[in-house]
Amino acid sequence: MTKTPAYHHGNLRQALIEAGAQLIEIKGVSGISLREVAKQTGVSHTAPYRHFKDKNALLAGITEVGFAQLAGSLQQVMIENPNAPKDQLIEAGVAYISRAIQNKQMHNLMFGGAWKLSNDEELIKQTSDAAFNGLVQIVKNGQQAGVFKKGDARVLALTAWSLVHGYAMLASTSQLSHLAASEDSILELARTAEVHLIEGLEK
Amino acid sequence: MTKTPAYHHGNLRQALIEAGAQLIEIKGVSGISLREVAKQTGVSHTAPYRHFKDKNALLAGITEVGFAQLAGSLQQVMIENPNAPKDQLIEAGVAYISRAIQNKQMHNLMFGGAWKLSNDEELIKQTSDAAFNGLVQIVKNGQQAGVFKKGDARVLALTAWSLVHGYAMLASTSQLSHLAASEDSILELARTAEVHLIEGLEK
DNA sequence: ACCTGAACACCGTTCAAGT
DNA sequence: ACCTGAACACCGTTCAAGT
Repeated sequence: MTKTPAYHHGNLRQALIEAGAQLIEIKGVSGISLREVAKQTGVSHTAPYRHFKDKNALLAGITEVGFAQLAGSLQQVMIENPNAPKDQLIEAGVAYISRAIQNKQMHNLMFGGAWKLSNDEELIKQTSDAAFNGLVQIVKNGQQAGVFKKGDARVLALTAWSLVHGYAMLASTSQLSHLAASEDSILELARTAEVHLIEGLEK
Repeated sequence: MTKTPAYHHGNLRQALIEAGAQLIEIKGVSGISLREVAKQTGVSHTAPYRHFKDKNALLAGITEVGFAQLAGSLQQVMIENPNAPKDQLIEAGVAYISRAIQNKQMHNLMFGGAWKLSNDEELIKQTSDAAFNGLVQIVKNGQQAGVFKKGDARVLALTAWSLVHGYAMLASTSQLSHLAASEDSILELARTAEVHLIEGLEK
C-alpha cells in the first residue's frame, strides 16, 4: 500500500490544464466549460477551484503552456540561423504563422482576447515581452551588420511583429482561401510578404 | 387610436441589433447574452428567435453594422486622397486602426473569431471582400503610376492588410503600452510602421 | 404573424460539510 | 489540505399556447 493515495492522481492542476488544452482544440475557445474540464479529469466540478481562482485563471494556465511552446519554437529558429538576421526574422515569422494554423484554437486563446490578463499572470507578460525583445535583438544585430536600416529597433521590430501577427490571424481564421489554400502555400505566401517588408527595412 | 399597435415598437430586429451593439461595448463580447439583449429591448427572452436563428445570428447582425461603418470610413479616405495611392494606403490603415481602438469590443467581435460565419452571412463576406478589393485597386493604381513595384497586386495588398490588421490587434488589446500610450501616439507610430512597409513596396 | 411562459439541459461560483 | 453535493443565479434553446 502506498501512503495517502491522494484524492487525485498526483497533480490536479497540471491534469486540468492538459484536459483543457485538449478540449479547447476540439470544442473551441468559446465551447469550453470549467465543468466539462473537471468531468474529463474525473473530479467534481468544484475541484478546480482549489487550483484556479476562476475559469479565467484556468484559461490563463492553458495559455501559459502555449506561450512556452511558442517561445521554444522561436528559440530554435534563432539557433538554426546563426548570424543571419534576415533569415532569423523571416523564419521566426514563418514559425509563428505555422504554429498558429496548426493550433488554431490555442492561438485564438492566446491572442483572441477571450480572457483577460489579470495581475497574477505575470508569467505570460514576461514570456510575451521576452519574445518581443528577442525580435528587437534580431533587428539590432541586423543594423550592426549593416543589413537593416537605422532607426528605433523597437519600431522596426514592432512593424515586423504586426505583419506576422496580422497574417497569422487572417490565416488561422481562413480568410486567405482566395490566395492560398494548403498550409504549404500559406507559408510560402507568408515568406513573400515578409520579403516585401524586409525590402522596406533594408538599407 | 392607431391601428394594430404592433407587439413591439416597429422593427424589433433593428432594435435588438442596436441594443446588442451598445451592450457589447459595455460588457464585452463574451459578456453579452441573448436574454439580456432581449430584456434591454423590452421583450421576452424568446422574442429574438423570431428574427434570429440563434445567438450566433444576432452577433452576425451586430457585426454587419460594424462592417458597414468600416466600409464607410475607408470610402471616405479614398475620396479625401484622390490620385495618391501612397497616401490612400497609409490613411486607410490609420482609419482602420483608429476605428479599432475607439471601438475595441466591436472590433474584437468583427475579427476575434468569437462567432462563426455561417453560409447565411453572405453580406459580411461581400463587405469584407469589397474592402480587400479596394485595397488591391489602390495598389494597382500605384503600380500604374509607377510608385509601387511590380508584382501580384493582391499579394502586396495582403501584406499591407496584414500589417494593419496585426497592428490594430496589438493596439486594441493594449499590447503597445511600452511604445505608445495615447491614441495620438499610437496612430503616429502606425504611420511610421506603414512608411517602413511602403518603402519595401516602392520601386 | 408575433410574442409569451414554462421547461430543459446546461453554465460559473459559493458554501457548508466530509475525510 | 483536498475534495464533494447542494444551492443560486444565470445561460441558450425548444415548444405549446396565447392574441
